[in-house]
Amino acid sequence: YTEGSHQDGNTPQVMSETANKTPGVRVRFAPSPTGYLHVGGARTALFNWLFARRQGGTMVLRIEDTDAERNKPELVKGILDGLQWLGVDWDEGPFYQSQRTELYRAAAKKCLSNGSAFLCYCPAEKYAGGDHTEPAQDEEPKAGGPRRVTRCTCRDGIPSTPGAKPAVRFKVPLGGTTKFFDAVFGESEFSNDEIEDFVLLRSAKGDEEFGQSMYQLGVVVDDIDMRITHVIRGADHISNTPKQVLLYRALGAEPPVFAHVPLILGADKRRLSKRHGATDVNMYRAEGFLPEAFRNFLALLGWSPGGDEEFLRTKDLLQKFSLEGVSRTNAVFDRPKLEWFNTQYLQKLPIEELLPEVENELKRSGLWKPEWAAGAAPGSDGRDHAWLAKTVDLLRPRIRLLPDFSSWSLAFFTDDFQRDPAAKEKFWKDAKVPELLAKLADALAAIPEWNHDACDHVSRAVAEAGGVKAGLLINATRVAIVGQAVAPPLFDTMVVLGQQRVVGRLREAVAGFGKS
RNA sequence: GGCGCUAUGGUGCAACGGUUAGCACGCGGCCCUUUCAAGGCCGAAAUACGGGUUCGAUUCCCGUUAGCGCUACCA
Repeated sequence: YTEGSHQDGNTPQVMSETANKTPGVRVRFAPSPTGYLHVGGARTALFNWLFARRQGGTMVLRIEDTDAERNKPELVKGILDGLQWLGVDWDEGPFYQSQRTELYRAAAKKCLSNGSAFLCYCPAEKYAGGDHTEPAQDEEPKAGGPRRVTRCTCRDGIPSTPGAKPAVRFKVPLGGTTKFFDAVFGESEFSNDEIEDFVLLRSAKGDEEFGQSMYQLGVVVDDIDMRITHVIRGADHISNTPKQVLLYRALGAEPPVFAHVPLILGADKRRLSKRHGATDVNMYRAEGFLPEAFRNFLALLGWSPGGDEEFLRTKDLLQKFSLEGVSRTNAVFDRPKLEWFNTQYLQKLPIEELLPEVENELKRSGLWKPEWAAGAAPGSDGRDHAWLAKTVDLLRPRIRLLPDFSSWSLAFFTDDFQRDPAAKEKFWKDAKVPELLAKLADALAAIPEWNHDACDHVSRAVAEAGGVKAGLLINATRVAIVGQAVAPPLFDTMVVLGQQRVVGRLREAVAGFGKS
């Protein structure tokens, strides 16, 4: 078979018999490019991925783009990017349903020939929308009670609108039930009389015999062709499942195990939508969330390992994930908790894992300097090979999102920063401050060995000599050297900034006192 | 409307017949302290309602209510 979109549209993508050597679990994620990758889809993708990787199975990616009207091919890239950011990879695909049309038509014809489907000439409106609790006008009510769904005469071989282009509909059995097993919800049974004769193939628009496949057909044909063993998808598909089971039977295939996962809702308990703020996974990336934190948060929406642990790194998720832990109740997307997870990862990640993320952020904002990669302090002799690590380590308990490294921490990465007027107002209002800072600058300049304790002793000595509390000088100094009232502990900050810069910034601040 | 699913603090989850109903986010307070975080401690806060079954129900069954889903020639 061929992967990707780089093939001619005439050859359907068909799985070859030898495509996959891994027996066992095969799952798939099948987004539709009618929008971006939303958090619900991302969560479904994550569960599939976790399940596949946990079981040593295969993950297939399939793009369900059978609706030419709504489909926006340019959105596929964003979806793929989102998955990649999330760390969800796949072994086969992406396959595009729009390139597999012949496969669906062949399946529909098979249903037609074995009597499980029929040609329907009715106008779409007859079936669409509204209330179907009454029997269709042109048919007799059944003896056992009113029909629940529309059943037209076409299904009995009597075209309702002769001459119209027909669609292919599935001929749902009259009476009886359809059962299936769901790994999350258990056994389910639906009455066939509640299932409408759903469309398999749209009617032709041009001079072809039939139009494009509909969702139900495409899903089943592909899941059979791709030998999917576990269908893990949103609970909004529960009601579609009996239709699909009927299709599996009609095509002579055994249905897979289904696992429907609860939906993700907004704070108002309504289905998550744009109104609720960001629902596009790529927006979280853009905001500066760490992918692993996002993944951890997402995994816990509708799933739990059973105990109380919550900080679960990807390796932990991989080790603990199981369908048994999936909940049956819809979950509200709680942004504050997501932010908490992010701060947890920012703090707990081994520094070497965080550094690349910070580097990307600093490059994005244009603050990055190549010499930091080696760990050298700016303007130093290069002996301090852990400068960036030390700085990031100092900063990280106070960071909420990656871009904070560029904005809130600006003074740590460049000399081009402004001193916050409000901070000056707050900590420089004591008249002794200029003189104290000047003395401190001189005292610091004289330190032979620049380290935390030396800075501490010198600063406290200057405060004492000046007759003020150490805190007053410390706070004033903080504003002088990093420009803001809020920053990491002063002496650690001094160490990281380096003697030359600290003294320079102090003198610069003193010089600027007269001016505004 | 019909059919289906669900129901533990505001939120995410535990407890899968017997617990003072647990953890986390958020919220309030205290401690720490050099600003702000982080961290530690404490606190307020829940089994939707009504019937059963049982020695005993958050847990099992039924009903009610509520929410969500499906009910398209969308996926």
